[in-house]
Amino acid sequence: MSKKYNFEQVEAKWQPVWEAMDLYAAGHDPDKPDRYILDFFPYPSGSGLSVGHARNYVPTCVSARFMRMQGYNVLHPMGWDAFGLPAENYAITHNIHPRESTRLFCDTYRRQMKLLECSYDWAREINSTHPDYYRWTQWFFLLLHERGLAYQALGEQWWCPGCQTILANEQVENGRCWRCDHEVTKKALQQWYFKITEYADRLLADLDTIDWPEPIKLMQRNWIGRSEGAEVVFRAAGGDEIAVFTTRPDTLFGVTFLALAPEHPLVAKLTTAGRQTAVSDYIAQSRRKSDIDRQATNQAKTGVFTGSSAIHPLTGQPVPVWVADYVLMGYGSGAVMGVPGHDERDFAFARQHGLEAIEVITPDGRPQGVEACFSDYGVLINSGDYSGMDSQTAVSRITADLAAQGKGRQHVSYKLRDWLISRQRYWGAPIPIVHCQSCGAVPVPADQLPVELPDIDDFAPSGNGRSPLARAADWVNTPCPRCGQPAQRETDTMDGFACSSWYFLRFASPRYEDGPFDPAAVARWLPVDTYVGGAEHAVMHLLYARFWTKVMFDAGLISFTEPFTQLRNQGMLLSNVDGRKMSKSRGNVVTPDEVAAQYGTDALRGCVLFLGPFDAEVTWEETAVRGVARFLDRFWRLVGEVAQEAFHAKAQRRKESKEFERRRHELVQRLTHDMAQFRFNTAVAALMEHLNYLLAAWEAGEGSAAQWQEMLNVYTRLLAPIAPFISEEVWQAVLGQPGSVHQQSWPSFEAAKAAAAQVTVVVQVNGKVRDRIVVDVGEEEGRVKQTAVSSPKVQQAINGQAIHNIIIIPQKLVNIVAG
RNA sequence: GCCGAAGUGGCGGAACUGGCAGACGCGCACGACUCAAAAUCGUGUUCCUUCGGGAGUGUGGGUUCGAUUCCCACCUUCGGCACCA
Repeated sequence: MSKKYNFEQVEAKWQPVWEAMDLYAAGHDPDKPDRYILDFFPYPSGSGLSVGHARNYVPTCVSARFMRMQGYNVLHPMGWDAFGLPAENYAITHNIHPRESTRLFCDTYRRQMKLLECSYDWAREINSTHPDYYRWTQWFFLLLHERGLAYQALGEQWWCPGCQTILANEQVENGRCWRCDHEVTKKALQQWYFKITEYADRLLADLDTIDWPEPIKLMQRNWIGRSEGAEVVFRAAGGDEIAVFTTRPDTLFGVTFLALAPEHPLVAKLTTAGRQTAVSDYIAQSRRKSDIDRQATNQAKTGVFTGSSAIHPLTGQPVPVWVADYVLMGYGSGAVMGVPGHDERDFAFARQHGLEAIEVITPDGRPQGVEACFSDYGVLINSGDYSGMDSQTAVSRITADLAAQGKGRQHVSYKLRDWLISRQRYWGAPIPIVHCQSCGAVPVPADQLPVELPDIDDFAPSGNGRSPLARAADWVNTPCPRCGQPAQRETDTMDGFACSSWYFLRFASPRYEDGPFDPAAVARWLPVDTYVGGAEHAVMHLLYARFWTKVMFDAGLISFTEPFTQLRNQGMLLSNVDGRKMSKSRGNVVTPDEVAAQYGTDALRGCVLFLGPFDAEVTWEETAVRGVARFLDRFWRLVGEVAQEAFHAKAQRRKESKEFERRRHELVQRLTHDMAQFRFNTAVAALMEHLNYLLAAWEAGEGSAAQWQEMLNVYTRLLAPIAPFISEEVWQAVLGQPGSVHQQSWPSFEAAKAAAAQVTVVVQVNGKVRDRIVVDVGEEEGRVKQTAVSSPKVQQAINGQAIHNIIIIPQKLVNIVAG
């Protein structure tokens, strides 16, 4: 056996052996519990994987290996979320079909993941762009449609008359097209939506049932944005009812104006003849603002008076009705009651336009004046019969009284909007709908799925706001599935997030043909036990997947309501060059290929684990790989020496050691704990620390031959999930053990045997460490105190002062309070 | 602006429920091996010090026998949301 660890040789030796054994195939032993550990499936880009990706995939691989050794059947699959705009843009600029570029990118990703020896069950690989897959994405569209959860509505999008195309929000600068500087307009398009808002309350409530990082749950809660309040009705002169939503009905007597969103349907009706020009000018002006401008919170609060007023439901006084674009049409009812005294925005608006403010809430019921806005709860004044009430009481009283008079009701509003899924793009799953003159939007029957993407040559935008698919006339024109008359296919494709809203189910039975999944396989593996990915999907993928899961549950397809029982976010890996995320365009990418070529796969794996805590953002450091590589070399050398000596039977002279045994139990205990907790950095540190101990113990002649044999056997198994190659080589070639180390059981420990018989106890005087004493674990407290007090160093520190108290923490510390 | 996370040696980071701050690794210094270098091995490495000690986990307070850990205020960095009535 060679002195130096030769990773190239060892990797080349075991890789094909494992592949031939199908080592990572999901287990099917009926006597073992099942475990599903899943990575967010990636969008394969042309850049390939960086070491940053390794930080995502190596920890889950280690965890999967750990679970296998702990006696679980483990499902750990991988696939590709490959529909999307980048592939389409790449196709346009490189003149290559996205199907082809996607294939190439996936090949690269797969090769690199194999290089990292990620223990995926490759037989279950899926690809969201294959008709076999998106057939079922379309099937789910039909399911949602059938259940009234998919609907069409007119939506507004930015439109550049110069370029004849739809623009993304980010492509509109100061109301002009970023390319041709043409003034943009808005174009109303018929778009498909999924009714996620219908699930808002369940999406909110069920967060309490899942083991996810709190920050992610909080982001979802904020995104859903549930607010309890009241709808209050103001009656306009012509009889029209203006409903406003407020969370503060207690401030109702402070209303001095109403404000409608520019898009509010009543604006035109309420605008008087004399105000016509001013109002339409204002609406045109605010339509031109980009969402970004319109949402800037520090800008002036603009608006115009409609000329109309409405009657206050409680005071009967007229209140002027304004149009203001700080009011959003998409939230509440698109109209607000203006309470300048108690709402910051209304305060700013009133000040700008010379509107009055009435003080109706003060901290203690004594008037303070309305020079500033007071938006906290308090005590009501100037509020008729409600004066003197505290805010909380007034909120429910006023709401109830309004309801009794038919002028309002309790109401809950959400920030969450329905999910717009139409994309005017080629590279996506076609929406399975046929538009028929007489039958309307007709779903394609399930047995006619998939609606396959037609082959076209030109993926560039059409210029008429329609998908490039619209140009594939042969494909577009099709008989109506209902009446057989000539009809046209829907030409929009689905948002890529539709594909990722159910893929975790597909892995349970990836080749199943009679449905999106085999119910038995899903019942066995799902929900996902551990789901791992970046925090950037907190309110997109993770919300959509939860939504679809609940829909499937309601449809009786599955028996669980949450798809991911446990979620963990891995931290980002930043470049050491510029401290930013690695990306090809910044030229700061370090590839796993180059690192593995220089230091080996095991060292690379160990390094990304050791660099920092699993969930913390860390900076790449090549020196860290060297540290891990050295550790592996030292392990190799020690094992070599021990094996050689055993061969020469010299080991018989070594002496048995209790401490040696104890530390073995302690190590197994630490590793077991760290692995289960995703604390891989300290797991690696514990192995390093223990190796340092072993090297010293070997030199000192500590540990009998049998103890060393057992120690190396255990240590190699503990190392196996982290460094699969070196541990396999040691296990089989050096230790001569039968079978793969990766099919062995995880070592066990006894907590009692991991505990030391004697411990060092710190002796403090007034909280400062003055001495350390060694005592037996079971030592009686009085004697420990006595030993502590009698220490010369302690006596010196006490310096003759009276002892007031002695605090003793068993096996840890004695603190003598003197003075 | 609002919400959230985090601030520990020269660096990345340890410290389970309040109990030895700095594990482990990097880097650096010195030594061994070598003609020499690399690699490897060994020793040391928070700062200050009059060598007795003293200070120290972003800053300032507080609770406690005892605080990196708990509480209050503030500063900095990062992430999310951004007129949500």
